[in-house]
Amino acid sequence: MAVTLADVAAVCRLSMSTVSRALSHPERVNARTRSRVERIARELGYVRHEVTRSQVSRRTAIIGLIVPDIANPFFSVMTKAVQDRAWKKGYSVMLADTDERAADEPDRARVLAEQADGLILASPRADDGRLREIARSSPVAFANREIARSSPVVFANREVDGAAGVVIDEYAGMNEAVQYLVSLGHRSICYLSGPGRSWSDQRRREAIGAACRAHGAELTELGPFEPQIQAGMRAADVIRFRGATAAIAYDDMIALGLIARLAERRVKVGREISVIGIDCGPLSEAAHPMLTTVHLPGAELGALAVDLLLDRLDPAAAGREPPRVRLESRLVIRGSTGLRVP
Amino acid sequence: MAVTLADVAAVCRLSMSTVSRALSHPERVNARTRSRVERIARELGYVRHEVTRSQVSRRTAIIGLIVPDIANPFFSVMTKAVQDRAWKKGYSVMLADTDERAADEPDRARVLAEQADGLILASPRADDGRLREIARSSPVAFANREIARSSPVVFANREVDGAAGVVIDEYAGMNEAVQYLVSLGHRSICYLSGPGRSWSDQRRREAIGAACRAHGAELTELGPFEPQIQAGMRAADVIRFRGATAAIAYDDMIALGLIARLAERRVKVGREISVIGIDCGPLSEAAHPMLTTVHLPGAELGALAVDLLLDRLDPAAAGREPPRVRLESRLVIRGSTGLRVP
DNA sequence: CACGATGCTGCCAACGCTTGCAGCAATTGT
DNA sequence: ACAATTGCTGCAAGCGTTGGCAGCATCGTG
Repeated sequence: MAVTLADVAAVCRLSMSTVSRALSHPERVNARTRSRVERIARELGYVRHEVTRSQVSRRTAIIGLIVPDIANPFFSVMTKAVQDRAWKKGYSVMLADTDERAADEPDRARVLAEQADGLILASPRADDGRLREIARSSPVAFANREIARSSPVVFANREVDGAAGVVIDEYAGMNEAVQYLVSLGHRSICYLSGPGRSWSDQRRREAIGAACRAHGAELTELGPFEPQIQAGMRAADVIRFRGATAAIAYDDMIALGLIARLAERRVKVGREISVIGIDCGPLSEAAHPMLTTVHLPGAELGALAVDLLLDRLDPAAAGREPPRVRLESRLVIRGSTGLRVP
Repeated sequence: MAVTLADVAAVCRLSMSTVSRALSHPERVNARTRSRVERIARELGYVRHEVTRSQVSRRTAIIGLIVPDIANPFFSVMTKAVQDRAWKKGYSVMLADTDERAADEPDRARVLAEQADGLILASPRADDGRLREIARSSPVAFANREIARSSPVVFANREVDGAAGVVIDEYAGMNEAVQYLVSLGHRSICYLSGPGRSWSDQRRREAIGAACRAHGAELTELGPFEPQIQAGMRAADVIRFRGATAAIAYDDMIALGLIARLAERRVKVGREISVIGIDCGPLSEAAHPMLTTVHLPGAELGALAVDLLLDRLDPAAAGREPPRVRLESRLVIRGSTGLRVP
């Protein structure tokens, strides 16, 4: 057995209450008592049993984060930011990776919710109905009492009716990208789409479609592709028969695979064909030529999701409207795009 | 307030013990009772309060994972494996990212240990002394009782005396790499070293040194470099004045930055200079030419660390010697290496 | 028919800490 | 000098589950 509060109290010849207060609300006990308690606690090697504390106080200081694939740089960058912000605010992060299986999300959410004070769902793949269910988890009534044990949920990179969330507005970035391509002379653009279950893919597709119509470019679509380098390579083999002179990929992974394979085929990226990716962290610089990309503020997304969640955790937030925040994206021009050669 | 066991018991007209057993040890109650309890619990929307359960049972079913940088693909791949294995065994993962700050490791370990049943420290940067301290956390004695509240620790990618761990034996892989370069005619090899605090860097350096002596190649060292693409780019500017015809980088990030910058400088990688990386996940294929790399089984490392940890969690493991496991590395030959041109 | 075995269920203490309330002394104001 | 206030500490009731022990039918066996 470990040293408990009772042990410390016994040695101090004080009641447990006082010891507990000395350790948790130092301002509520005499300064001398406090330092004596602190010293003895230290000498005995007392460490508070956090689990018990959580049980009594109804909070674990844990936030749960669910991502589709932590190995995807976009999510690992975001996770890093979540973790960092949470740590600074005194919270720990429990991580769940669904490996892109939408069906697992409710399960994972349920399990995390049992121990976390709140949940962040990043780019969830499940449908709106299921997500809404997760968001207001089991509001059953019983014996005239409201049922509470529901963890607040914040969605990142996904809009769900009536739920709190942070999203990245990709519209502007995509529009910039298309406009830039058109200004370079490209008239036929190919979108390499991401997994159908991705809400972002829908948005990107819409945004590109609208931009192409606005700027008078023709749009073709290829896909869906998994957000992985291998998939991008496969895309390279298909794209050349489409007559497009420029491609926008669902994400940098696909774009990277694409230009690697094109380079292998001796196609000069940035000259014979222009490629634009969509940001997943610092990877866009790994290629040669370096990837022109629509930068997504993944780190800010994560940090903000934490802020929103902690805000909701405050009981004062109970009544308030779930907050929605929108971040901006922007085009970063590098070497993988260039003037259309006739 | 939420529905508690007591509520369910009241509706069932049974004692809490019976309800508890019906839900947790179904075989210990009458089949009819059990299904009645299950039905009513479901109807009332009862969900067991895991925190209380943990408090009583002394286990949280959480394992803590500490990594230096989750945005580094090596760790995100490993984390994914840890998470996956843990989930399959009924555990959740709490993640801490120290952002390469060795000094933070003890703090993070302490906090995680308060809520986790055990800890995995991946490539910790702190020194052996501190790590040993973490591993046997505070064995103070008091009033004739042993102090237990110490979470078992497993180290991944680091050997610590007397502690359990999984490491990757990079010796063979590095030797293969050097041997291969020599067989291609290279006699002067440059090692781009990683951060000095990295234990792996020491091992890799030693391994390469030994291999160079064994195969009669001359070794120069450049560095230290942070494991990031940017750092690799900087390396490119330095390496060309060193007369080496081949380089081995501390990791793929550095290698990727290196060859991207070299390509920019119109140096033909794989012909004028050969580059070998050390695996961080699937990135080695992102470059053109694709990176020859020493493959490190990061996913296996993670899964195995979980297995070891869960093993140690079994009280039967109390006496046993802390297990040590060693995984193999191997060279994967791709396009970034080639015959030396005179 | 009696007796032990067996199968279920209930009682109750325990887990370690927090916190509202009350008690008590010292301090302050009048 | 007395009441009111202030500052500190102790008491005890929880928090929601679990599990050892005991009680009580029911069953099978000699």
